[in-house]
Amino acid sequence: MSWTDERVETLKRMWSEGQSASQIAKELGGVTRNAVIGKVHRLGLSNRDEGTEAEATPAAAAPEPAKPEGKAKPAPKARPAQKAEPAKAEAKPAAPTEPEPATQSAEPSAPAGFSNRRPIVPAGQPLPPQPSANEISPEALANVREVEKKARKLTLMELTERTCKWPIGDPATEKFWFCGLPSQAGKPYCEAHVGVAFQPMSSRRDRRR
DNA sequence: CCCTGATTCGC
DNA sequence: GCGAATCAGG
Repeated sequence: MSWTDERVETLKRMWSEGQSASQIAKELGGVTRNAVIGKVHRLGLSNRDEGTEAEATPAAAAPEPAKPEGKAKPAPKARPAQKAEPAKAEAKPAAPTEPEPATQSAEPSAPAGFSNRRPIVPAGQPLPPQPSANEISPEALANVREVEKKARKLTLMELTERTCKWPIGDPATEKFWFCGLPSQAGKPYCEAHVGVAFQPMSSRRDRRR
């Protein structure tokens, strides 16, 4: 494989999007992450800083559902689909009336735009949380929204023990995928999603509404 | 162990 | 220019 204009373009785009060299290599195919890194350096764009490094922006916290981003991405690559987690979905009946929270420790909360009320959730075993996003700190929420733009948008079959299993979108529609960013240290989610999934009781104390 | 990018250096 | 091997880290 050689570095055609098109491939270089993809490289540049993904690199500036913050994708890792290995992810870019997989996308391109026919090259290793070393090749990608080497090329990145030769292109002199090792400095992955963009013009817009948005950080703490206390404003804007509108839970906008993850946008699919209408882009015609030519991806004729066939995904090998790695080992899939066995998934036996046992319909977990949602209490018709009111759920009885018998928990006193940290509880998982749900991503914005995650509609439940129906056991049609794919099959991720332990996954899907519930609650509402209004209990998540604005910071964490903003962070998550940012991260979800970079989501690898994996399908259930593509998840591994080391990919973030945070669901994004509505399972009832095609606009549904899993974050897929690298999860670390045995957790089921990436850092950002761990942040909103596991909250200390303290921060869950009644929030005004 | 999984992963990341950075560098070197024979090709 | 290219990228495998290696290094240095998380």
